[in-house]
Amino acid sequence: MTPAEGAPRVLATVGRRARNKADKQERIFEAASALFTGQGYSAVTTQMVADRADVGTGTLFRYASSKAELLMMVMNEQMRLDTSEGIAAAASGTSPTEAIMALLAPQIHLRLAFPENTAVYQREILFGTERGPYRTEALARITELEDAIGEILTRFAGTYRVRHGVDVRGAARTTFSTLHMELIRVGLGREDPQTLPATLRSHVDVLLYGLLAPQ
Amino acid sequence: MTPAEGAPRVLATVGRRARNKADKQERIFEAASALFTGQGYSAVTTQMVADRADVGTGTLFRYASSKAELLMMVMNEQMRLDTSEGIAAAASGTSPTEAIMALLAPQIHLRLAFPENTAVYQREILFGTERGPYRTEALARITELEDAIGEILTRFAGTYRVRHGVDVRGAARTTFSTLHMELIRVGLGREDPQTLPATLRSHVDVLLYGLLAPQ
DNA sequence: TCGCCTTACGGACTGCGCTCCGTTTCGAGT
DNA sequence: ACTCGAAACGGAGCGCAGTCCGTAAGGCGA
Repeated sequence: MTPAEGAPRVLATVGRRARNKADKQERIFEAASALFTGQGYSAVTTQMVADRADVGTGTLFRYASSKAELLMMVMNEQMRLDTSEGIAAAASGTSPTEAIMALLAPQIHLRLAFPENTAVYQREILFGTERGPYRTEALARITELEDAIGEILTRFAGTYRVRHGVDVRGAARTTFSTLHMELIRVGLGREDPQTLPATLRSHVDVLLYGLLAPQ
Repeated sequence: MTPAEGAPRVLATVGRRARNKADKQERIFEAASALFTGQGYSAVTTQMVADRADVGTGTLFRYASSKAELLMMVMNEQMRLDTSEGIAAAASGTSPTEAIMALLAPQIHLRLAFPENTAVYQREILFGTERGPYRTEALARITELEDAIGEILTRFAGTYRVRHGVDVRGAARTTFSTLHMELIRVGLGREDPQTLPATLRSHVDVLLYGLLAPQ
């Protein structure tokens, strides 16, 4: 086939191979997304994903190195949205507690809709050992959130004066750990989702009081 | 065999069946303990445990409903010791921070010796779904520790006055969540074990300051 | 246009946790 | 001592995640 026959040059420069890969990547994402959200992580087998994406199992594991990575691929998409939304909302918070709650609120909402998948997501973030790209991205998102908490604390440091000898970065981690643990508790039915925002707020409140002595 | 032949009556009243069960139980415990501590959770297969305990795999799963339960069976033993040791030590703490550190210190030491097993233990405590007896016991130990933290806080409430509107039970949970997360970080090599006690102490310090305003 | 080399593919296969069910062992009642 | 029902046993077998390797397809130089 020559260029004169009207093949779009833009696509042609990419090459058939790359397009095939992108196609498969997209099919796999769609399949994993639909199945996980429709039936939940444990009810989905990698075979089902491969079949729906119309690829072999060998191929599937070339695009995601494990079933957990497959889930992360899907969840990261939402996490990305939630994170940027939260960071934007936090900018207009008028107190440290409000700002941090605004930051974390988006993380809560949609997570409660898919408790099982969220639990697995958290579990893999905490305990996963593989170095796949999707887990790496998830960890990056979390660091991003911790940094955002750190910035909020710094922003209010003038008004509230950070206590002497307190490590801001460590405090940010503690704050986030608390969200983690609370989400886990909810995800496993050990706590009522209704009370989660209030609980979290009170935890954040205590933490911040210990960190930023009000003038 | 008649009683006149000298069969110990005490054992005889138990019955062969019960004795066989107790024997197997002990063999399985020994096998699991030796293999897990010797090679680490992931390198051990249930088949290996069954072989070493000289029972069939079917039998093995009648004594522990999953591989994870098998690990918990072993780890609970140590957890039991650590917990009671910590509670005893906490009684003589002279400040809330000291008392809580004394309470949690035993949890740290031996855990660091077996990072992989500890990580799995924590993972199962947080995310396990089964209702087996060993997981139940692990959860009970944790509740025990949280309660102990709550008691420490209450004990010092007179000296330090608990801030108005603060939930002591919730604060105890936050404290413990922090230990959890720090142990996880260490277990996965994300934090230097050397710094763990100091890090934990500073976290506890911030938390307590937010909770107990000094007079 | 042809041939070669690299990269991608996919399904048979493996290893593992766990279950199912036919067999064995125990003990109570006679 | 014998019988019969119940409880414990154990290994063949299953489902699933993940791998291996022979096959197919795409790019590229001539």
